[in-house]
Amino acid sequence: MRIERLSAKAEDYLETILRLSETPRGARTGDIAAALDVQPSTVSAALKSLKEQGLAEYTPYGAVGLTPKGRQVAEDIAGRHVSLRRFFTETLGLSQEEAELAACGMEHDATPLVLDRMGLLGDFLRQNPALLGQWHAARATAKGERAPGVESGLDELPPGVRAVVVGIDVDSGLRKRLVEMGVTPGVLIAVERVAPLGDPIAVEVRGYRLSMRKAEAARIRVKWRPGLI
Amino acid sequence: MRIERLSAKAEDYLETILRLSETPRGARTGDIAAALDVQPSTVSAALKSLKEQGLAEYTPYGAVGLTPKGRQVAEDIAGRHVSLRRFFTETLGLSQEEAELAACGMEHDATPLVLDRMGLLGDFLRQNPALLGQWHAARATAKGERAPGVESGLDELPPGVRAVVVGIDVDSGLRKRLVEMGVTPGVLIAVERVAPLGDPIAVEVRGYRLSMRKAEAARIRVKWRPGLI
DNA sequence: TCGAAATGTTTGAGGACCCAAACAATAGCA
DNA sequence: TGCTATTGTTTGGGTCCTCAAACATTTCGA
Repeated sequence: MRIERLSAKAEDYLETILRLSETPRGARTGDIAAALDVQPSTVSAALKSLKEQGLAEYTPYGAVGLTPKGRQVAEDIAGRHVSLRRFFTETLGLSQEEAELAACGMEHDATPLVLDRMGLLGDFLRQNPALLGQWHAARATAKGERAPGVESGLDELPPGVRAVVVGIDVDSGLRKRLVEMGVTPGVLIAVERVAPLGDPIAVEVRGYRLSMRKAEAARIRVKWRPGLI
Repeated sequence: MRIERLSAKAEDYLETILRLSETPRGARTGDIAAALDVQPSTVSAALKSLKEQGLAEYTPYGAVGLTPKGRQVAEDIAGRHVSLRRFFTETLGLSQEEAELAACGMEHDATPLVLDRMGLLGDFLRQNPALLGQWHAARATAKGERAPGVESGLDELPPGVRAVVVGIDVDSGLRKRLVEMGVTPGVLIAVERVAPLGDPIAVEVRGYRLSMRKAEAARIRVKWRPGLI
């Protein structure tokens, strides 16, 4: 529907405004500037321009918001962003930071068809846990970074891959809770989902679903190899 | 090694110069302009700037070339471009046009790690033909575009996927050659590789490897379903 | 309530692109 | 060897994005 494509910068502003306007603080000039790593004066100019294009609502010194049209564009971009990041982390097994970095730039040019197929490929792999494990094992061994069979923290485990708990380095509190949930050496555990910012992490163990911080997950030592189901 | 990242535009100019300088005509201002869809005057300015940055060799009205530094950048970008396009066509099963469109924009922001993992994932799938067939079947049925079991031209078959020849609509010439090669209804056939521009297509049948034009491949009607090995 | 302090805007200026039109050089033909 | 057609460059102007510095407003503590 959008005849004239917006510039990547304009898309960045809209996406940032959308994200910030969901916080209690709202979208403020200074926060937008900090998020995009530009000066506040640049944001003022950008807001004026977005307003003229009918994309943002804005009164000087006042609140910044999006028009329905602006919100539509912003949600589209934000959607591409999460699709890419999800593919990079969950399917390609990259770190949150690396995924964020690449997604940030590629979101402006990824076509709907590309995003769609990436999603389908991820679903295809996840739908078969043994296959997913094989793939992650293959890519991990390819670069010799963290070969399967080697111990790591639960936080480093790709989502959907099952691993065996080998130990827990937690002093107290969490340890007790985990033991009550049945997280003891020998049981199978999997990361279900990692929040967009890498924290918290949704974990599945013995049919329980629990949520924990990344730092806590790092204390749970696991070992995995392909074919673990 | 490159401290200051070049702009996407500068990268586009370098990539185009590299590509054109491999043709007998060489890289000429007008051709660069046509390739990038800008006016020749814009190219003149760009060349002057690239020269100042030590990336291009250029004398007014003379030949355009790349310095070692410029060539290095251009080859890097060209490499990202083909990596992405290959992933989009061979792994995601997109058309050459769609892949080209997306690769063109995304090449500037795809990180080495992302490209590397995409390549590994493609290799992982291709290494098991049955798995590759399952994936392509899954994605084709997901959108109901070309469900497995349905007849199509050999040109539409994703590389690596085996299919059964059901017929050949060729008048003469090629038909005879194909029959001699053993391409008759009932035999298994696969596309091995598609050239970057979609033509020609390398085909594998009964251990033979043959090359044909896309238009010719379209005349070979095939039917495929997951699990065909 | 009445100033700082924090925050936001304007202004002026520059870089990176782009174009159209005027101008210059080259190539190829007579 | 000229002369024209093609090709390439310069010039002048515009947009978008950016900044620093000067200015305005709002917020908040005393």
